[in-house]
Amino acid sequence: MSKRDQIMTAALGLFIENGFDKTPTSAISKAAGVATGTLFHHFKTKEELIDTIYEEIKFSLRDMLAPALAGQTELKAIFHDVWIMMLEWTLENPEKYRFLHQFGESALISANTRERTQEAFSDFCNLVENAIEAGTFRPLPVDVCMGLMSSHLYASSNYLLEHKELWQDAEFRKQLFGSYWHTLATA
Amino acid sequence: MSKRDQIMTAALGLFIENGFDKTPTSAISKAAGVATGTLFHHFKTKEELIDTIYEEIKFSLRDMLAPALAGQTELKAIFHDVWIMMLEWTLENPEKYRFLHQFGESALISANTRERTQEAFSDFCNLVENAIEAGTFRPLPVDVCMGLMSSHLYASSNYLLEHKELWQDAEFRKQLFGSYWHTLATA
Amino acid sequence: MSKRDQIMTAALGLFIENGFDKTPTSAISKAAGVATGTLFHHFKTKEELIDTIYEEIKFSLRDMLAPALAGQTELKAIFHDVWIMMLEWTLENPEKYRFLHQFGESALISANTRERTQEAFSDFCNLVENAIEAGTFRPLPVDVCMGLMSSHLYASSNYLLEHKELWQDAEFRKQLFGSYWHTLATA
Amino acid sequence: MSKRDQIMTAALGLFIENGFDKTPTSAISKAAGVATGTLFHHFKTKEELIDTIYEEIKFSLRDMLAPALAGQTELKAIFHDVWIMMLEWTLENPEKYRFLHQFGESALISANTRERTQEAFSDFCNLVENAIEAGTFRPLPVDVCMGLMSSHLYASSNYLLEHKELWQDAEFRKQLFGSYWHTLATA
DNA sequence: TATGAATGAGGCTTCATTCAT
DNA sequence: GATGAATGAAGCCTCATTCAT
Repeated sequence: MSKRDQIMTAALGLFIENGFDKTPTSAISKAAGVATGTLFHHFKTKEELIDTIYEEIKFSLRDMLAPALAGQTELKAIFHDVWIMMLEWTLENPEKYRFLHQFGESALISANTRERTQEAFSDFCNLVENAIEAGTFRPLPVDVCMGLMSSHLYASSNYLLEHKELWQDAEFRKQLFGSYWHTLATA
Repeated sequence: MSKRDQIMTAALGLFIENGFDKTPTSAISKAAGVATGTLFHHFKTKEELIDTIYEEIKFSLRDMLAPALAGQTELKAIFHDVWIMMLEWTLENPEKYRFLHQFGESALISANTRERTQEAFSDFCNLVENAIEAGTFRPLPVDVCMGLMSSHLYASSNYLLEHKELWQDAEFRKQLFGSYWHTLATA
Repeated sequence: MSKRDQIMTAALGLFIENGFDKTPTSAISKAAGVATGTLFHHFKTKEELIDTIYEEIKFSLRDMLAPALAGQTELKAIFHDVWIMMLEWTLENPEKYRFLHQFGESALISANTRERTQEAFSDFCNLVENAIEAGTFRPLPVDVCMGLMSSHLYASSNYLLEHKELWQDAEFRKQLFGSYWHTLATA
Repeated sequence: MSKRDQIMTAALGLFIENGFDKTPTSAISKAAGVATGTLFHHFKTKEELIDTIYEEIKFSLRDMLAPALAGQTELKAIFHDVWIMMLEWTLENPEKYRFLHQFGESALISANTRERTQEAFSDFCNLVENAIEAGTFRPLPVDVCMGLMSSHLYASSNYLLEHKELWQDAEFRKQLFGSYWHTLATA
């Protein structure tokens, strides 16, 4: 792993554990096993560091979901697949998930970066738009739907991370997806 | 308004705008129109200040909801009332809402305070528990249900704060409550 | 002496001895016998500190010269008086003199401050202007004359500070003033 | 131009614009179009770099003046020639001139280098010494005379660099040299 | 000779908190 | 209770310099 990656990994862990402002850059370099200056050789500022972490996670998420969005035709099947992938990704990358949860809406991520990464999810957004027009989803603004879906995922993820065994429980999964789907679906 | 209240009001505004760590106590005193030392007469530390603000907001929320929880008998009616009250409170107290949203889950609120304020919502929690047992709500753990409800409210609030006029739209409200209700309801 | 003055005095000494950039603020506070923070309580930045020192010296110089400029009528007498006062001030305030010499033209003094202090010497500038128009001084631009006079004073001061005893030598003083005067005078 | 020369040229420009301490070696390498390490192949330290620049300028000045000092016999003619050469050199090499002005007396130039370059002007110094003994110049210490002459040149140069067109004005030149000459001459 | 990633000491400044008035 | 000057620990970042390639 390159020193740059060591820094990003260490920072990710410390940020979610202590928060951005409570994590000195000195602690990051130390945890990464590099010198103070090295951090600033790779990232101009502490803000650029967190921005870069955010960007990388968002893009890796997008890349993971891409096949599911492209492959299927039946709407509910797509949503089910995406839903599964998201929650499994959370269970496998709890730190990255927590990072998005904690910093995704904070002012620490620059507007610029946020915009650039938002585009990455336009495919999914279009899907929702179509579902609304087709009458499959409730007649609500797309933004509301997107918000409701992601907040549902957040709540589910939070719970699952503390009860990982439940993910093996087929009935639990069925009920949880049912809740997810009926939050928006008309039938 | 007492100096103590001036400080709390100023702090609330600055905290949600800049974040806790990016808000110097000096800025709070200045915005409140008091001297640096005065803040520390009323609150031993900066943490005690944010804790106190949190507590006050939480309790005011509880007091507001109490009559609705006590009065009615029909479940869906209670949930509708509570849902309405919560969103109207958000629209009338956007700063307080944002404060809860930003700091409610952060490590800045002491475990102690969080516990004490949690109890305040045990009535509502019991209601949900009964709904599950009665089969009105999906057979999911109570904690999951509570999480899904509050995250639904968060998403709705966020959207409404940027589109206040929609609250007057009866159809929108109906659809949004429908979404809220069917997130958990079995029918 | 107030802590503020202690800081200014200590800074003056260190700045001329080591230069601005080679003088850590920590060294200033230490020499002044105050805490690090105290320096920044009185001066927002290190630059504001040097600016303030510059301003104070310039204004004290102006105040010292004011009577000489106001009192006399005969031109050469005024110039002689001012010349004497300047050199005696230098001998009595060698640190302040060196400060002006070293930082007067440096980029460390803000344009703003430089302007504000320049006005302080407009009286003397007018005197020179009149002398040129009257034919007492060579027909050169005022700015050139001012520059030549002050550079003459600088050279003289530098030498005198290393040979203080010569100031008591009447013949030396006569010759040096002669040089000063004939740099600009036509006769 | 060799990389070594590129570095020296870039450094000269940046030093006079921003000052020595405000010019990172990284900025120099960048402006010179070379890598960080390259600078330190040619100059052991940043100080050695500025020292070398100083030395080169001083020696080029000496070489330029040498013929004028050697050729003539009449004193005033020599001084006039030297005076002309100095100011024309300034007009043609404003950056080098500013460099000498800014760093010539600063502590950045090592005592060693300063001594070595001083010797270069001993010829001129002797000339002044003779003029004093001959009664052509005022009976002042040689050092004072040297100081007055060079400060006169500084003041003149500073002005000329901002009013280059005046150098074509014969009357202006006559008056300015008159001032220069009568600063020291007895008649 | 040339490169540029890596180093780590050190500088400026911020800020929660104290305390004498 | 109220004030605000004073404190000093700690944070972010800069930068001259080294060294493996």
